[in-house]
Amino acid sequence: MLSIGKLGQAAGVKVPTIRYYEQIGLLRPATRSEGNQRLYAQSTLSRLAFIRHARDLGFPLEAIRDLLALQDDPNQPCLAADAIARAQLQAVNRRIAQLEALRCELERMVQHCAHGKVADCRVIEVLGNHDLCLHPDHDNGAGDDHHHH
Amino acid sequence: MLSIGKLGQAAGVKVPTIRYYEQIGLLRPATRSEGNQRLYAQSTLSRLAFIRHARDLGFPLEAIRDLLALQDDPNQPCLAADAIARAQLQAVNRRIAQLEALRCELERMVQHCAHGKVADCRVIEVLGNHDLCLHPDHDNGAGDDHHHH
DNA sequence: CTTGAACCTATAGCTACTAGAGACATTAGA
DNA sequence: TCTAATGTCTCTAGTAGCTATAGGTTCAAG
Repeated sequence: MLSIGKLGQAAGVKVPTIRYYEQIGLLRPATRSEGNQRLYAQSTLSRLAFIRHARDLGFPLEAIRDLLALQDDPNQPCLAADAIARAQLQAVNRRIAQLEALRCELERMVQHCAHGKVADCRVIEVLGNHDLCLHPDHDNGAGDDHHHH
Repeated sequence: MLSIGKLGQAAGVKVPTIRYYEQIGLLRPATRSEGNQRLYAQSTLSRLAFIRHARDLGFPLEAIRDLLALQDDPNQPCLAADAIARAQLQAVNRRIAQLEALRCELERMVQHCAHGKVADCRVIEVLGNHDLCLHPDHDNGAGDDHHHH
């Protein structure tokens, strides 16, 4: 049996994050010691590593919830897992395309900056006048990313 | 003088977002009509369009706050604006690199899926066993992106 | 047995908005 | 001019995925 701290260390997940996962039902409530502290079996470690890995790959928690349910039911066909992974791949591809457009615009901006006064600054100018953009319909897109660390 | 709705339409920003920007001090409090409704001058439209454009390019609001301050003081040297834009460019580049590693891993995952049972699913397997990854140190990285839309 | 680290709960904060409730203002049409 | 529809007002709470803090308890080493 592992304490929450050992579990977190082994899985590369912070302690409050583990408690958070329990709170939102991604991990089942842990058994407790006599003194009310959480105790985990090895099986929880693999489950948590699974979550951690999926998070690293950018899967949202709701998708992970579905993947875990599939994992718990190994006789199901794996179409659903496949679909979730494909959706994530598409989201990543979309995000990359958007960011590449942004990179292009930002590069133009900083390359043309003459390092003079703000009044003549290309950065400020471009931000103020969208028409100066190469692709006037660029857009940072739907925020399908997550935050961590 | 523009109502908040017209202003939002003209700048491509939703009405509650404009009120939010006022609340956090990114826009100065608007003058009010007799009936307490916000009224905006044309100058606010360009300011809001500036914010919108910078947001589309992924600048965080705090960076935009600094850029606006620079814009209001056109005799300053533009080093600071340049630095903000370069930082944003670097953040975008970092993010692209991370996402490309993710894309690679996700593609491998879905390509090797045999579409059988979950028990044999490559997607589930890879998520559960990090060692199957091409670059075992891949990571979705610091969440420096924002959400909108 | 004591000390310090790790643990507990509960709450608030982070980014950048978005959604909703319930009340007031404005405006276009009859 | 009246009315109905739309727009606006404030305030609060919710979104994702944690992170941080406060104030208290338990555990393990010495």
